[in-house]
Amino acid sequence: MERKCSDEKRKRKPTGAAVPRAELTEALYRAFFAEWAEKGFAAVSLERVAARAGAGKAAIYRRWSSRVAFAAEAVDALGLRMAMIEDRGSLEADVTDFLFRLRVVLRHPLVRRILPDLHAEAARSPEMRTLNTRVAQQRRAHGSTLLERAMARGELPATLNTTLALDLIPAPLYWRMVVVGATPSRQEVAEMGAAITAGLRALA
Amino acid sequence: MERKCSDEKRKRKPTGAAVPRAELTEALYRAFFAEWAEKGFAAVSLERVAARAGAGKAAIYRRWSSRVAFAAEAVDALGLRMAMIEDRGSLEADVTDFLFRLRVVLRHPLVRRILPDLHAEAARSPEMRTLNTRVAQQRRAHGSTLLERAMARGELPATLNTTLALDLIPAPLYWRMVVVGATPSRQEVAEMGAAITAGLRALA
DNA sequence: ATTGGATGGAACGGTATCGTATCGACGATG
DNA sequence: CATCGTCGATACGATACCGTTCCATCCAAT
Repeated sequence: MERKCSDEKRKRKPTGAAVPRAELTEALYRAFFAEWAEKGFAAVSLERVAARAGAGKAAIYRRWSSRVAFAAEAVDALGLRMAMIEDRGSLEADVTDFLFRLRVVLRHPLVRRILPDLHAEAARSPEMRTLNTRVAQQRRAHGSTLLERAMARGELPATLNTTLALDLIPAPLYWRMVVVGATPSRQEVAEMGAAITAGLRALA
Repeated sequence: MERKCSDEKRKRKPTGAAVPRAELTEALYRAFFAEWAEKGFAAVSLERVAARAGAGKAAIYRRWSSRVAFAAEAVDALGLRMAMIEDRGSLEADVTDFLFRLRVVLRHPLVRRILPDLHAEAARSPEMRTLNTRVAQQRRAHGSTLLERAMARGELPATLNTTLALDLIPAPLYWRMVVVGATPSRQEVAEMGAAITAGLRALA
């Protein structure tokens, strides 16, 4: 969300001014995601993105140096910020609550198309790889607090393999929704939460 | 693996003959996967595929009508046939064995890049969607026999929610390897198998 | 009021891929 | 041995993007 070259220029020449319109930057982000979801990352045309945002191609090249730079800023501008989870009192309740929130995110058609594309692209280019790990770290944070609370409660031992535990929590729902392509009922999500909780306890 | 138009033509004119070379078809499949993994599905150029296979573009257009048709036949020619799993005597042993086999498949760099791309593309076009579900069904078969054996042993109740169970088994390893992008040690896979087994038992 | 910088829009030459058509060569069938 | 379809190769016109450049315009800070 920070502009690039323009800031430096303004520091050097604080006289006359004209700042990149933030709303346009935002519109470009949205158009980029829409194109990404529609055609796939590799097939995103910056010309179409600009047209979709009602802008000229120049507006893009003025802000970012490459497609990857564009994608990077777009992704962490979106942030994917799920609200932090409140304490539900028990590990199973916390896990189930987390799954419900993840279900909301994965129901979004843009997310369902962009996330797997991001993973595939992460295996191709190093830049997308770092971008993917940044998104992953944001995710891990939520799971971590969840586990720490359980350990504080004594529901899980402090010797827990947290890496493995963090895989266990979101994976089944992601598999169901992204890989299989189906949205489970709320009842099924609850059952899933119970099973995952049992798996976590067995990890000790 | 069956040719398309040529068969019909041969039925009409059974005189002189010349059959599409099967080895070339195979080479085209391989080249297609290589390009797919390298550039992403949307960016696959049939020209490069042909060149990579040491063939002319005509050889492709002679066999398939569209890129999707090509992809479809390529995928189920590959088959992704993991050998069926032998009975290891217990549910946990069976699950762990399954995970080890899945780990072998997911270690393959081509698979790691193509699978998520396939899922993303499945959310975009109906043709790729049916292709994805076909691959999924092949997968489900293995998991199903695994569960049935456990139910026969009495380790799992017959009332088990198999759909949920089939999500639970491969998901954590897939998440770790494809989404996170890391390969777990054999020790970790074993722990994962134990946790999943506990989760399955809790699904009753 | 002037000035500087960003804006939308349009054009540029260059490259890549598309899908089709055509060629001579090869080889298996009959 | 004659035939006929596939083979690799090449050329074709048509699109689509690329990344850059120039323009007239508009806005905000001097």
